[in-house]
Amino acid sequence: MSTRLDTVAEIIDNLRRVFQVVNAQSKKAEHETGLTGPQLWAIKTIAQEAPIMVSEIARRMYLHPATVVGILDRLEKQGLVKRIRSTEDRRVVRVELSERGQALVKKSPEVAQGLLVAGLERLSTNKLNSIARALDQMAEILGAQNIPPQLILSPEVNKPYRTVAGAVRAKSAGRRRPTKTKP
Amino acid sequence: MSTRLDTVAEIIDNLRRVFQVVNAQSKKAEHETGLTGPQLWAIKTIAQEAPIMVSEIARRMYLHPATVVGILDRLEKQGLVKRIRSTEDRRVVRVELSERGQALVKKSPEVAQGLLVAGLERLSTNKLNSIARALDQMAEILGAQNIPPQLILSPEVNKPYRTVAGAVRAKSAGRRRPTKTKP
DNA sequence: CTAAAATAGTTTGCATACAAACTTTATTAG
DNA sequence: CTAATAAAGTTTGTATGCAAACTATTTTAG
Repeated sequence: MSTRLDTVAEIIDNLRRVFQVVNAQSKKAEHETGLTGPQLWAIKTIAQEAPIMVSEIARRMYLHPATVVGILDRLEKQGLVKRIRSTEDRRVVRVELSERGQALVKKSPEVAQGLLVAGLERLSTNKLNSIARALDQMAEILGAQNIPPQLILSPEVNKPYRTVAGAVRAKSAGRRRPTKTKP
Repeated sequence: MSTRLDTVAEIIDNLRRVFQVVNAQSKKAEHETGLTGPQLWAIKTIAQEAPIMVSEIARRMYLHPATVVGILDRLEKQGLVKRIRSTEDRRVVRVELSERGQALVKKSPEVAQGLLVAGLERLSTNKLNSIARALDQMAEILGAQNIPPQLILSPEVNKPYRTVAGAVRAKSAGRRRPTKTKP
């Protein structure tokens, strides 16, 4: 029948492979710096925008705030970041790097994408562009279909703790995780 | 400097977005069937090849055996799969679906990729092909550089518990996880 | 044939990741 | 101004995911 379907399957397959490898590579490579991929990514995000709100970190990393809290806990325990409760709006917590954190961010390699980045940089401009266009398109597909584009790209997100996926939900309206123990 | 670097950054960025969305979508969509993405994927893998060894499931899902054990534990607790210790080679465990599992697999939707697949199928053949080529290339970059291609594509994998990432290691030779606190 | 090595699966410990519920603080409605 | 909402962050519970260590079984080497 349709080679088109096969092509789609191939794309999904390769996407999975890329997922796996980047993931594993990230896990490994960053472990060598003493930090995990997400931790390093968080550190870099903070370095760029400090002092930065927790929710802003979550937004920039496309993560749930609860996840960011965990990552910050561990970074703080290692003395790499500081949390500062805002006096203006006491709900807000501003995060910044400690000196150790700053030092670390300076000497931390480009990690995470390492392999892929290096490989991509080796390609011809033409191939590079076509890959960029392809991924653009995939992002667009995922963003334009069921998901409000802002959910991924723009600042006014993360309001109801619904995450990117929350939007996809909509049609399901099913109760999730009915609470194990106590009220 | 080079717009090339920007292009690479854009690719990485979009890749992350795709990761996130597919991940989230998978998490949600499959939750609607009562099972998580990995669980559903495992069930389908088992359905295709039952009775199947645990290590074979791991290989097909590109996961670590330990991860598969966890998934199987939960599926078994729900009465969807059965584990049968082989009498020939008593190290081996063969996994198959229970009747409930088989029933479930029949009515479970094509899940997991849903959104992306649907979006891709809507594209012109040309665009589809160029996306396929792009991902091919990325997979190749990741596979051809530091990783033996078989590690991802061929059957004779997963022998030493090295996983996809293990191969990347090789050149690093560093101790991993030296038990918590370190210099 | 027995000691050593290899395999299959599991267990343990930790780091993500998210949803739901909760706390504290600010905003808004009436 | 007070009651109701909303917002920011956190806590709790569960599910992935991996590495290292471990158990039980084969295989292999000497």
